[in-house]
Amino acid sequence: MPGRHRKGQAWWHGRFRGYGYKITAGREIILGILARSEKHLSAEEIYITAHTINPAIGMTTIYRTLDILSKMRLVNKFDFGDGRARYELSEGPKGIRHHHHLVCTSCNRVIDYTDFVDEEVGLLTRTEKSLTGKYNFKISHHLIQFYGLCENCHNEK
Amino acid sequence: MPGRHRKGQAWWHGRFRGYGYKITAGREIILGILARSEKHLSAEEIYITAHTINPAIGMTTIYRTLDILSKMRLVNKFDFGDGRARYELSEGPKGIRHHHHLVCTSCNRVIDYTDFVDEEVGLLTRTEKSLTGKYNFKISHHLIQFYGLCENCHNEK
DNA sequence: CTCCTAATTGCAAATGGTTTCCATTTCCAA
DNA sequence: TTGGAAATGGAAACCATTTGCAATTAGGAG
Repeated sequence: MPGRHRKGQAWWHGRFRGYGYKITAGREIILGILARSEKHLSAEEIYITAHTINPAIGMTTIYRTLDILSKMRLVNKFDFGDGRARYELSEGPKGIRHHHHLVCTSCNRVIDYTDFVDEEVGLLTRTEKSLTGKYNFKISHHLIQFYGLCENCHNEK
Repeated sequence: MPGRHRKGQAWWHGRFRGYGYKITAGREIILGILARSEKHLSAEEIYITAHTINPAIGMTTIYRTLDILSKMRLVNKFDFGDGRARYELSEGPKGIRHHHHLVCTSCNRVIDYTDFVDEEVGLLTRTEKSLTGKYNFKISHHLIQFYGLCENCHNEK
């Protein structure tokens, strides 16, 4: 039964308690949506889906929940340049495949890629270690993104 | 005379003409501000400085100019998470040192670093080549950023 | 199981960075 | 020098996100 631990407890309940956050219906729904979808949802998209599940959920809750999820590093927040933030589960019970993004600067399409990610992460880990010592900076995560024109946008001009 | 070519032509004039953009007083001033400053200016900061040089310049021009500069890849636009975009010259006549950023998720302070950048760029170049072929994506630039807590923020809790 | 209280929530209003409208001014090729 | 496209400024519009506040709820204490 992927996504759950024994006793029907969602895998993230413990983490919530650790942070002192309460487990509410709204938060369950939002996490569920993020877990089910595989990519890059905007707050509004999450709101729309959540709303069909439970019309009582307001936009404010979406934003506030996404905020604490980011703080907990359960969710990654991205800026792909289209004026709205995008959210993606950063991990899960069975482990989400670590990936990076290719962002089209013309149509804002985003492609996930995993090629070379291991190499990239290896190098970043070494860099991290070095920077942590040098700047006394406690690094929690990183971001790698490539920008350019996707096939469509490149052709149509 | 760094920053200029013969005849007093700023180094970026040719590039402007290539794109069909006109060279105006406002644009000269904005480029000048970016070239003089070494880091991460917001549109408002640029506006304030530009305004002291020539009070006729409006905010709109700042945004529009930064936009075409980004399109020309003369300027890099960053999101450090404080709700406003930051701009930085991406290159110059004498070559700006390529660097990446360490972003404090608590106070939004940004530290430039150049450690390992050569290695990073080497790997990224290989990755780029591979991704370009695989996804038919014409890559123009990349972004690497580390997030975490800076010395101050880490200590004060 | 019931209570109590701090945490959470929804709604509406406020925010604030960025974009758009449009009439006027400016650049620059011919 | 001149015509017309490009650029500009000020004000209004946009719109994703945040905030104020009163009502609701989760969940530990008893």
